[in-house]
Amino acid sequence: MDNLSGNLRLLYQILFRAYGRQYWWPGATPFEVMVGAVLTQNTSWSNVERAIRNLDAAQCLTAPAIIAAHPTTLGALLRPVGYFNVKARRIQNFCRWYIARGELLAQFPTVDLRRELLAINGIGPETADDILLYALNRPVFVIDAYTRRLGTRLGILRGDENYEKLRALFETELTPDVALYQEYHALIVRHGKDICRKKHPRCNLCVLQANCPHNL
DNA sequence: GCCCAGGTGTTTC
DNA sequence: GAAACACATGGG
Repeated sequence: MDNLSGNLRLLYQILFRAYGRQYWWPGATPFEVMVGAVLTQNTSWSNVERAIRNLDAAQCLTAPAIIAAHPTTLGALLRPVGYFNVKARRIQNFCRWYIARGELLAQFPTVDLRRELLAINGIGPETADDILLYALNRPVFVIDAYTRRLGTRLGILRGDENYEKLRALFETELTPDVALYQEYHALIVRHGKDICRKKHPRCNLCVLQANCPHNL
C-alpha cells in the first residue's frame, strides 16, 4: 500500500493512454446532468437517454415542470430507466431542493452542498458526488462499483472499504483538480464497460498493458 | 431464461 | 448494526 499516490497517478496515465478523453458527463445542461445522475442509479446509460428524451418531448425537463407533474405521469415518462416509481419520487425530491436553493447554489461551499444533497431522500453518496463534480464543477472524486472492482483487481484496494474511505483515499493522493477528477472517473467507467468480465475474471490490466503478468 | 447495469432506502435478524 | 430485500427496464 506504499506509494499509493504513484499507483493512482500511474493508473490514470495508463487509462488515459488507452482510451483518451471521454468528454463526460453526457448532458446538455447542468440540470440535465443532475437529472441523469439520479436516473442512472443501478441502470445502464442507454436507458437513461430514452427517459431524458421522454422528459424533453413532454416539456418536462425543467425543475418546475418535474415538480408539477403527477407522480404517475412522471413515472410513465421514466419507464425505460426501471424503478420508475421510485425515481419519479427521487427527482421530485431533488427538484424541490434545487428550486429552494435557487441562484445561490453556485456560491454555496462544497461541503454544505454535499451535506444538503445527502439529506435528500433518494440521493446517496455517488449521486451527490456525480452532481457536485459534473454539474457543479466541484473537486469531489466519485466512487462507484467500477472503481471498487478495478482497484480490487489491481490489488490497490481490499474491496470492502466504505464509500467515504475510498473517496478520501483518492482525494488525498490526487491534487484537487476538477478536470482530472472528471476525466479519471469517466475513464474508470469506460474501462469497466470495455472489459469483458468473463474474459478477464482476474485482472483488469491485461487489456491495458501488454506486459501484464497474465499476458506473459 | 439468466445476469447485469455509472444505487439507495427500508425491513429484518 | 450488518444483511437481506425491494425497486423494474433493456441489452448481452
